[in-house]
Amino acid sequence: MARTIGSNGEETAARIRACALELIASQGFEAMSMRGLAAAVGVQSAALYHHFATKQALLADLMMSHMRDLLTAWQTTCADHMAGQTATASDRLDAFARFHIRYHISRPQEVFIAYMELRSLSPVHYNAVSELRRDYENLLKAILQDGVDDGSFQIDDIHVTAMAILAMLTGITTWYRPGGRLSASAVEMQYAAMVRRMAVDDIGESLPVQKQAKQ
Amino acid sequence: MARTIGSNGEETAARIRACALELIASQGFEAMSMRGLAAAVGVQSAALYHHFATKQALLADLMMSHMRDLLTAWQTTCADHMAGQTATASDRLDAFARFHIRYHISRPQEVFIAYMELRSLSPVHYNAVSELRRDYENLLKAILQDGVDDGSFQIDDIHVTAMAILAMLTGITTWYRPGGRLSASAVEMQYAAMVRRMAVDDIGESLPVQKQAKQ
DNA sequence: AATAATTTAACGATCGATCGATTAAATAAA
DNA sequence: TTTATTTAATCGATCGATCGTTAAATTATT
Repeated sequence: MARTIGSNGEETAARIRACALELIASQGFEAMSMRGLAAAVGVQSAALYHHFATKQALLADLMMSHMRDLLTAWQTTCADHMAGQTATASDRLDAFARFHIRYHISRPQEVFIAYMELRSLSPVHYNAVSELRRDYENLLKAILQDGVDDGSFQIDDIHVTAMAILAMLTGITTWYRPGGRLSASAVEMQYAAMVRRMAVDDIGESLPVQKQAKQ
Repeated sequence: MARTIGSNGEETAARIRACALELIASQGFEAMSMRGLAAAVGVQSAALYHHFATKQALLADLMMSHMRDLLTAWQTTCADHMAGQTATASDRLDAFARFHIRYHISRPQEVFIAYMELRSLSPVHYNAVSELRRDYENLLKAILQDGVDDGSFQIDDIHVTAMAILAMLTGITTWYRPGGRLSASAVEMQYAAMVRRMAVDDIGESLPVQKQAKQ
């Protein structure tokens, strides 16, 4: 047998990607063998090389796709939520946090791999992925900077705060499981509130009168 | 040659641990070969098996040691800082955050491995490490709970907040490098401040007079 | 007939682990 | 003080298994 009825190249490639996501997320990239992947897909290991040149190319494809999808999804969210109007820094931070949480919760495997398997990438692929990652981090930093500039955020260091927020939010994937004690929307709400607390000092924000009266 | 002059078993085992930490942290456990480790140590690969039964046992040893050291270090810090006296929840949270940051910054490799290679552990070792990790998490949860009970903390969910704090703090190791733009103490200060913000709502804490006057 | 997709079979390399031999140091016996 | 014995540690060599990858043959689709 060579070509199974009702299957084509794109479909097989998609199945390879899906199975690779599952295996890499659970075992790690190095621990996943091409034979094991082929078995999960339901083909011989040699067939994998018709769709991906090397194991490394497969990982790079998965990670680059994820980063591009992430950036595209944020652009789409931006276009949808605040078409035309210019939102406040606080609203944009809230939107970013909620987007990040939702995206991470809905695609735990891709996210997990993107953060765990950076070291398994060759230098060339590592740089390519890092660039997209930096683009994403800069989206958050720009929001934080705007909030600092207009006085709505009280932040010591933009970079530190951005790293802290991203680590906090991305860490959700290490414990959150669908069907658990907390719903996804409940998690989203709580984390979004914590992110807001990290950027906004409520003294100057919600009690401006009392603060002025104090002086 | 059998036993090199001036060396003994414990010293070699310590060198194996040190080199393994370095290699696993940079390449990952699966990517590290026993031959590569032996070459780094300066012995033959067979010699490794005199000190550690299997590659898996070596990883388990490193991770269990790290978790035990972490718990011991916190106990020591507690005993030193607040001997006899009962500190407030806010002070204890601050102490915990600063301790966690300092410990993570000073031992980046151990920490990185402890959080990244959990999936490389066999079920038995995984459960053992997870238990110690849960003990550590519970230390933070107890502090948060105390703060909630006495009204000094405004927290929605203890578990969520604890996970968020730990992910945020542990994430420091992904970007902090000694000799960089920020000193370790500067990082410690900023993160400690963010942790405080996550637990304490400054409205009710620092402006009690104004709050009462408002009603 | 041409092309795309997959198979079978196998390559060289490397993996974790083990074997028996060898040697240094510690201990006991003479 | 010398000799014999034991224990700990390391070595060189190698085991069978598995790794990523490839070549050539085969089958299905267009």
